[in-house]
Amino acid sequence: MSMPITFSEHEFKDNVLSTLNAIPKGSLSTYGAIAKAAGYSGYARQVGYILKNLPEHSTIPWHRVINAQGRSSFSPGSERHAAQCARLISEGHPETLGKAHLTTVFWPIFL
DNA sequence: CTTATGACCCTGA
DNA sequence: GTCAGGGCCATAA
Repeated sequence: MSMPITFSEHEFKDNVLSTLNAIPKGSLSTYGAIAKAAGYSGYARQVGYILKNLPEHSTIPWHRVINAQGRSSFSPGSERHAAQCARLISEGHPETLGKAHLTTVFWPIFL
């Protein structure tokens, strides 16, 4: 039921960013889920590409996006990894996330 | 055109 | 639970 998606770079970026902005505080999502919710199933890597290139003063809640394994995609010990963990903790998440926790605060909702 | 790279994901061992 | 392999797809060189 799936076929190659045709879209403009601008449109893709717009939809992904608005989807990211919709993640409620206290919730978490994954790269693949964001891509799918924005209408681009299978484009997890491109969501990562967009997040990587966010402007310095962006208001996008990038820290609420983790990988499907329930962990930060940054290298443990790196500065960005620490920053993301700190933000998540300040929003009420446990230090050790993991898949189990992810399913309880996941966005969008499972069906 | 071909290769390499990456804030990914799924499956199986 | 962890780890490797293959699949994935846009960008950069």
